[in-house]
Amino acid sequence: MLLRIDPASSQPLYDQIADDVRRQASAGTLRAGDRLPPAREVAEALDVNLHTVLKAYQLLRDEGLVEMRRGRGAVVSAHAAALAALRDDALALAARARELGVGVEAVAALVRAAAEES
Amino acid sequence: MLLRIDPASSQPLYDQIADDVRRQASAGTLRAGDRLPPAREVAEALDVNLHTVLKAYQLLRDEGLVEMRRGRGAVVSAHAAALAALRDDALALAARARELGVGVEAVAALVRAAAEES
DNA sequence: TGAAGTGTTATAGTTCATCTATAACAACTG
DNA sequence: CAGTTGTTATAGATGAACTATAACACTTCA
Repeated sequence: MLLRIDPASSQPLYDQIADDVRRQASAGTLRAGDRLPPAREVAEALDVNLHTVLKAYQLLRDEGLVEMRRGRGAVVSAHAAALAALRDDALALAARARELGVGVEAVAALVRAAAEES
Repeated sequence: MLLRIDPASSQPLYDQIADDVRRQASAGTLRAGDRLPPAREVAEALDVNLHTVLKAYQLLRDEGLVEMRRGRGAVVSAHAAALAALRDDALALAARARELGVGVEAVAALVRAAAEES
């Protein structure tokens, strides 16, 4: 499993890692039952601290995307299917936003606002 | 014009202010030609520093939603219509996410990822 | 023309999230 | 039992966010 981060980004590293996992879950690259690589392994591969990776994993656990246990690791839950179900709509919205010249930040903010509104 | 922020939120204050303006533009409450309240006024109303408000305004300027000039203030640009055009799609996506039990953070991240993918 | 209102820039300091480093601990696997 | 993994604890460094104050430049309007 390949994870990428951009150390120069203003987005926190743990958010970038969590985003990457969400992305792969929505794309179907990661499915229920799949195991995330051990945090220590990811930390070394990305040249990042263990805690940074664990914080990302814990975010994903808090939102139900993965289940974690000592000794066993982090396993993708059935919740991944829900993300996959949203993929097409998210892509459509993003494409429409691009046509209209609306930037990433703005459209993400729009969805955040819509989520709180509904 | 009413702006709201949550000082306890982990989201930066300037992001909250910018989000609020984007929200009102997408809802049609703010339209092209409308003027944002003076930054000093907003700062006092929200009990926040002038610079914090200006940073929000400058974010909005960078994405083309408002135009700013000394002495004149910040005026909403024609770009507001683009946000309004996305509103229904954003609401639909948010509603669908809610049905599926997908949290705000996750769906926003999904859209971010989709925007970079397309 | 001058006064008031506005964004812009500059400087400096405080606070807190982020990230790192190290270590020990607890649960699971084989 | 030994190895793997997440969990917890402690401590420190760095930088973004926020504040405070002040001066500056452009616009508007009386």
